Amino acid sequence: MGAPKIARAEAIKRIALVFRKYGYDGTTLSLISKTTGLGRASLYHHFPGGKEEIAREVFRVTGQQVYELVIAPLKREGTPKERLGEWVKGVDHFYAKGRNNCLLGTMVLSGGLNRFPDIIEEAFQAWIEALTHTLVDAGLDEAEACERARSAVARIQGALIVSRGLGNEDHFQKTLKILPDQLLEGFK
Amino acid sequence: MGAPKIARAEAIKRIALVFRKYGYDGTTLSLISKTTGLGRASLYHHFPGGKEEIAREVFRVTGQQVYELVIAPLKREGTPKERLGEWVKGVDHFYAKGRNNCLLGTMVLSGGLNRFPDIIEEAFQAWIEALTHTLVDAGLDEAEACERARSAVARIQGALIVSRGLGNEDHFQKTLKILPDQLLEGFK
DNA sequence: GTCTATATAATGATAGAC
DNA sequence: GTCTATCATTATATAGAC
Repeated sequence: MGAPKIARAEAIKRIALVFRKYGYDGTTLSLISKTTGLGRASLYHHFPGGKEEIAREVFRVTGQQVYELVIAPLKREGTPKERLGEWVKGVDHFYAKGRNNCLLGTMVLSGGLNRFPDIIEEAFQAWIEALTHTLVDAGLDEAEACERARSAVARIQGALIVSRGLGNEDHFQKTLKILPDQLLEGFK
Repeated sequence: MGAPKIARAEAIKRIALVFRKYGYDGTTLSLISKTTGLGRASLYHHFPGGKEEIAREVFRVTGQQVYELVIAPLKREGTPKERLGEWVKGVDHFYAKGRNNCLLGTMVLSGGLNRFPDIIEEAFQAWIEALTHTLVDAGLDEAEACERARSAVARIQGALIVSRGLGNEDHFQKTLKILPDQLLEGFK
């Protein structure tokens, strides 16, 4: 009795999508149970810390996904322009062409910021710093690169919200398309 | 027995700040009760429709505030540059220099989008259209004006999220400062 | 128009059988 | 490792006294 119903990694990936769609407060253990196929009680076997521990695991696994799709392309070989091109592809894929929310943005506005402020701040910083480094390689000075990097991250967050509010992802797509050129403007 | 404890308009304004801080799912009737000083039961006297009716009133009153502070300045007399200057002041005031969240953005990511999709979409559209009109007056063609307007609204949404995630409002302030020139770039 | 008291459902969480 | 059963708490909402 009691064969594993789902691999832990697969469970966390599914749960992550629930958090991104419904926010921290909106993600109930019942929803998590439904998504994973595990009974509410079984969830406490895998995650004794309950909802908070589940959320921390979601941050961890999502952070890995983001690293592979969004951070790593910025640190690979190639010109800054080439690296930003791969970065855009990773961003587009991670957000499913604008249909999926950002875990960070959603957490910020749905009850997660109070509980995980350090995790959220560090995740934003990691993304901004990787972008900044690429822009410095392109010839921008540190301050200007950092400012443009923050702006790019913010524009993606905002584009996701506006696209969601307007009911279509066109604005997200347009924003993503022009971002590399705008980031490198004057330094191409 | 039963003298009014708080004016309806004042109550709704306070409740609006609760929704903007805690999101739709995070705003409980207990929180609303605490903010207004009204018992939970009394809230159903003023708002028989419960939490959903309260949220609709919050949308309505906040929409009025936004109209006065953010939309109206775009429709007043003056050059486009002057109007955008007043617009920035209104935006800065409405978001309390970046310390207060946007009701729309927060609702989108905290459970409100499913319940009030039309209200949210129309509110975004109203803001975008007013900005678009000002940019058309500055000489931009309709399509480019609309695109820049959407981008400006998205950048404000994103700047609020990133500022909140990083724990300070500097990015919001910088974003707001450069927005008018960027909106009019090439048409000053 | 306020309040106390209550109804009902859902929440996060635990105990213990298998 | 899963499940059923249950717990205490909180949620939205209602009834009726004053």
